[in-house]
Amino acid sequence: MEGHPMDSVCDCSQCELRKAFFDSFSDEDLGDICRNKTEFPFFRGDTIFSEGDRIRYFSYLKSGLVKLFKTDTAGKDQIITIAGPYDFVSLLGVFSDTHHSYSVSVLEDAVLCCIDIERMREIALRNASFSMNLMERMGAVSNKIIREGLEIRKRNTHGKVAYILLKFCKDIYGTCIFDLPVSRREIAENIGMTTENVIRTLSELRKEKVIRINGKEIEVVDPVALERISNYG
Amino acid sequence: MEGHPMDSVCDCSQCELRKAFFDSFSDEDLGDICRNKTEFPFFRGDTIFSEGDRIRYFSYLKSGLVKLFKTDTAGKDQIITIAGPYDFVSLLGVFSDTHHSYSVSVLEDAVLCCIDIERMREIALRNASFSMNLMERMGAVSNKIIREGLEIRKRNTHGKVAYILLKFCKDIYGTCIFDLPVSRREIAENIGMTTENVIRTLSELRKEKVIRINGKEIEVVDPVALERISNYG
DNA sequence: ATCATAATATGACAAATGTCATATCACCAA
DNA sequence: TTGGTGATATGACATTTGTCATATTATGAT
Repeated sequence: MEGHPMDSVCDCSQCELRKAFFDSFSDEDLGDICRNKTEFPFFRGDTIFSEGDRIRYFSYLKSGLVKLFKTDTAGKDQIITIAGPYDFVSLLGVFSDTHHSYSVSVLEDAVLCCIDIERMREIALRNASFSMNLMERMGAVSNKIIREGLEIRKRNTHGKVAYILLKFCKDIYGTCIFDLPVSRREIAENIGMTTENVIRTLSELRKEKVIRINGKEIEVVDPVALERISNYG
Repeated sequence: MEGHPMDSVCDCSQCELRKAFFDSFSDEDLGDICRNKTEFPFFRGDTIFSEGDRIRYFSYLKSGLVKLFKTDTAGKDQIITIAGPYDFVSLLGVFSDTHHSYSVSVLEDAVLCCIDIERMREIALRNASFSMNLMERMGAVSNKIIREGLEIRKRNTHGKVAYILLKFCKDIYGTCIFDLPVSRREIAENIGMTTENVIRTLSELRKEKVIRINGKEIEVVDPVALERISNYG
């Protein structure tokens, strides 16, 4: 963990994520968490933690965009998923594992809310409804990753690229024009194809006038066609 | 749910799975669960539940082998994972979703231990350590599915087939000779390739004397070579 | 500014994979 | 038994995808 605590941290009672995560908290527990949490700002390119690091915090993303990834013995990265606000950075192993099984680094400047893992465990162990709440929320994140993996697995290269472009449009930015937060190589690492074929497929989509490309800027000109390509290759 | 309750059900205090799942139970809760669980026997080919069915039970596999899968609009199946004893059949959505998002059917005769979902929720809501225990156990199953998906995604066809054969060897049967519980088509549905290429790859592995094939029976003659193919294509 | 490095882009080619056709075999139901 | 259906198997071929080479552009460090 490289960041430094922020000077101004939010009052948890106002936290927009409170309802999502901590609705089942008593005022006592909320105060306890609030006094003992730390908000860390991170910047594009920062590593939040690396595969193999000891797990110290339970953490979730308040803002920004990160990638979760694994690095193989040959040094090649494989991106598990790209996560945004409301997503946990701590996945399900957080209470059972002692060390992280994946790395997280920052794609867009981010603020991470971190709670000491032991304190979190204590609270979860005496507040069953919070524990259930947590299980549901973390389950949703895990299920999203599983579903995404299945969607990617069943598509050919065109479908894969279309699928991830639509994810940026619909899930991440909510608009048809956006700056890609990742390189073509990272897209390749995410969907399991080569960098060259990602570039080639993007070029083809451009030639077919489905998208417009200007460096990192992508505009989805024909979302219907892109959906069709995503669904039928 | 098509099965019929079994005549003889195990006394939960003796359940070999008790330690794994219900270690945090008080005797009271254990008795409660024990009286209210139902064990269902299922047979090869049975459907345990289908995508879209209402979730009625929290359930886990005591014995046997099942496949979890989704069916797309064209009627094509995609296998999420093959699960054995100690695996949950209920994945993480079980407490937050109302309907199943995948189907489960039986590959090898199985016994399912089912607990009414509402009763399970009640107990989890008043027993935080059970709730945590459950989160850890379900998290482990989800993580396994995610990991498996990543391993499959990064391999070419030879690597994929080698990977799944090694899964049968090491994880499922613990022996180098086994009867495949699935068809070539189901392998294809699991690892995202065509049936023909699964058959072809198996034939090639046979010609290279890495495996021996006799119908459904597979013998891994050269596990080291198979590992190499799994890791390096 | 300048250099080095990485990212983007494209072509040519090889290799892998999917599609289609066909054949045999196993198995189940009538 | 017979007939039908699905599973396994293989070849031929087309298409897709990966690999390698090369060029240009962007980016960051000094």
